[in-house]
Amino acid sequence: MDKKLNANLLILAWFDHNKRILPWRNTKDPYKIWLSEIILQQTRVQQGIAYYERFISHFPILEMLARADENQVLKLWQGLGYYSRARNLHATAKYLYLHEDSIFPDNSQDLKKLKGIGDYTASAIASICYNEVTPALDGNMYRVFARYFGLYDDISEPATKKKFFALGKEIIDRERPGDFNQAVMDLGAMICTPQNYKCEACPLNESCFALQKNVQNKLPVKLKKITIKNRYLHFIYIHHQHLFLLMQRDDKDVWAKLFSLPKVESRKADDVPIFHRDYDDKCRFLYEETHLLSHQRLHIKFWELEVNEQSLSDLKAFWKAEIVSYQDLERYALPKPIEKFMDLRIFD
DNA sequence: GAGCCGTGGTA
DNA sequence: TTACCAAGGCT
Repeated sequence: MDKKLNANLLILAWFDHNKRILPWRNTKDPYKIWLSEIILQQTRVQQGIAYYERFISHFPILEMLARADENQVLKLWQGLGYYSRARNLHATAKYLYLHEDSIFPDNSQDLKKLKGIGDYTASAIASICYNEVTPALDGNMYRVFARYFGLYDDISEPATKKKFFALGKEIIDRERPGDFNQAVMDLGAMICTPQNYKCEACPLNESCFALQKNVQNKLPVKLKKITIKNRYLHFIYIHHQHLFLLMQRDDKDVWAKLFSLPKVESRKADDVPIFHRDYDDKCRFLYEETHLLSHQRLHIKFWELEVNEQSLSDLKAFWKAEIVSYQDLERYALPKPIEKFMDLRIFD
């Protein structure tokens, strides 16, 4: 039997008996499928489930998400990372509500025009909700195909994406494209994992190139390495009793539009930060930590400055910040290091 | 199109 | 400790 047709049948048969039970698995509601796919971009299922439940609970239908405040959406997204996903999610909800009568496009080509929906997500939604025969090419599909067929193409190359997509189009089940896409993802997440792959339990283990040659750990090939840049950030907790300054971050840096403490950045690790020359001798160093992003290593120092009411007001104007109390934080999305810092502050 | 955008799990 | 990378997309 043709190896590609064989793979299709084996993967689907395996899926029918081994698929994961997930909150978005028993619906074809494009709103719910869309939400789940955005949440799961570059995110593990285990981490995404709680966020999915929370969003559905707050916004059962698209209209409610569309009418929400962006800061509320960001707050619900807090801790999940890649916050542009939340901003695009909200923008797309508003667009569909205001201009498309809350109706999603029913094909991948038009879905791709929406903010936050790229090739993968468009195919996932279209195949699951509308039975469009289009492969959802994600990290799992790259890995399963590369290993099963013995493809050594560098998956960070755009040309490889075209090749794998074309291959996926040949293999995908014509009758059950959505199930096929999800089957490959389950296989990649449960069996054909990057490490500790469980080939003995794999439905493809009688004809897998990587298993036969014992090169599972060589595939897929990914050559590009990301470079990590060091940054030295100083955050200052400027407060009068339990009132303190908080400010929204701009959209040209990490954690865009999230809320944070007044910040100064320095060139080197041991540079003394200059927050405000009238107050710098009163700033007290609290602690430091290293926070890792996908592409930056942030060396963060936290400082404290206790001031009177008038100074707090002056410094609020200086930083263009807001004066808030701890209870107000339920309305503001915070980056993880700031969230941790505020959790420590409450025990003052 | 290469670089950027988070957090957490794992080895 | 470091590196990889997870249901990618945007600029």
